[in-house]
Amino acid sequence: MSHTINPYVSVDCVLLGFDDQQLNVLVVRQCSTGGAESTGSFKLPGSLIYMDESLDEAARRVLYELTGLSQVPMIQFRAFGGADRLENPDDAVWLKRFHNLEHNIERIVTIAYTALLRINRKVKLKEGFEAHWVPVSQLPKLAFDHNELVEAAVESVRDAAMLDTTMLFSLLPRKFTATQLRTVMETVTGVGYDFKNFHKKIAQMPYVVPLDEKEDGVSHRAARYYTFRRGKRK
Amino acid sequence: MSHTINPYVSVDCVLLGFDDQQLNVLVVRQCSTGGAESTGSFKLPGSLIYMDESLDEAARRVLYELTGLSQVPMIQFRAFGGADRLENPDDAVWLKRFHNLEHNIERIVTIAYTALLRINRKVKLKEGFEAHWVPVSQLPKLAFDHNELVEAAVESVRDAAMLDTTMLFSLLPRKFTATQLRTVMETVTGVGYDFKNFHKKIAQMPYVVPLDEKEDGVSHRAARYYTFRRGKRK
DNA sequence: GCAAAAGTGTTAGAAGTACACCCATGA
DNA sequence: TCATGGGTGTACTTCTAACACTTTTGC
Repeated sequence: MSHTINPYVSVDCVLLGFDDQQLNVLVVRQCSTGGAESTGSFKLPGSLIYMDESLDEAARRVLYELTGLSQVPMIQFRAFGGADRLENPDDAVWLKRFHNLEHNIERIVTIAYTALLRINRKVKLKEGFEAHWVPVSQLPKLAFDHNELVEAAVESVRDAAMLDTTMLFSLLPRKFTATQLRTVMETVTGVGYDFKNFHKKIAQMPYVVPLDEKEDGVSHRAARYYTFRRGKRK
Repeated sequence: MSHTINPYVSVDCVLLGFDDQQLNVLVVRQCSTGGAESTGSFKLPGSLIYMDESLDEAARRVLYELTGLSQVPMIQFRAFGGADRLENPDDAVWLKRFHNLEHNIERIVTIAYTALLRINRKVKLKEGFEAHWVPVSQLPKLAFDHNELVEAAVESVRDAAMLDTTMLFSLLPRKFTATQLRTVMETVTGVGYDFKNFHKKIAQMPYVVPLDEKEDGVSHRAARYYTFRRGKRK
């Protein structure tokens, strides 16, 4: 990498997934040089930007380098620029080491992105990194102001989903049941849908198409699978 | 001002107003040193940030220094960080002069804010600046990527207004008629309301209270005035 | 009186809510 | 056959949409 680093601006990614129960965030921790033990606090995946890349490119790079995923739409939702974001000395030290910088960094503005992923997606993690899906309701204290970022990301996704629910399908597997869809919507938007009327709702969504397949191996009536077909008149 | 300037990050403000017909943006142009003639292209009001202020503080500072207004809520809606934002040499030169910098700037990420103002508000403009309200539909080519910022701001306000219309009242005078309110809503959100059903809608908004006052000096039946009372249940 | 915009009431249809019952499956 | 969650139909309520006529005011 011969890119020049911009020591004032970073991007951070709030990667959200859904485990059939609740929203989860992907947090990472750099393994110690030895390789066995991980140290330090968890963080959101992120990076300083290069001088010759756009913010969107930097966000895509972070996602790609960490997970190998490249075609995921990422949404920039807010910039965080408090003058005190590096007040914890550990965080400043980490930044300097991670990017092999010569000078101390006194101030960083970060541009926060979010992306919605299928949690069971096979992701090949960057070497030397420990990554976990953690329920947003049980987040430990993260580095920098990253807890605040997660909170803002969830809120932003919620607002966006109110205007257009179609983005939520990227949280679900390709085949999903009505209940799974309902749970996702309720969890993200916070509004409760009547279980019994939900099928009518689905029937009115041209982009949700019923399959002939059904669940298997459940100890009750098998649920029908649906799938999401984009372009079927939004 | 003994503040140190951060030469990589700026804020820009898309100040929107409504003139009973359409949305307008406040654009500025620095007067030439002589004072009489203005030169160069129009820009959005903005500034590099100081090392010891937050992004929100910088945005408030820009608004205050330009207009003297201080209690206006400003909403950060997007960061713009293309690597080519300074490709026009004039823009780079302007930046350097405006901030009395010694070195050339190669790259700037800007955090864009928007605020909704009453257009007829008395604003005392910063000296040495020429400022105009220009309809968003008739914007000239602005410096940097500022045309893009305006477009994104309008879209962002539109989305926000879909979820919560109360923000739109800051575009209206303290006393307004039903038609004025309807025009604002229709212009910003793009949805058309039936003129005849609109009064029912208003009656259901607890925060819109009818006054006993009416229009004066119009050559048709005088319209009733309403006012906005925040806190009357959302 | 005329033009121009404000204001009001009714009704049909669509969308949303509540609820009671039947169905399929594994244990 | 029982427990568990999936699925459907129907009646009721609430929201939305379409529409025509009367009122006030300046000229």
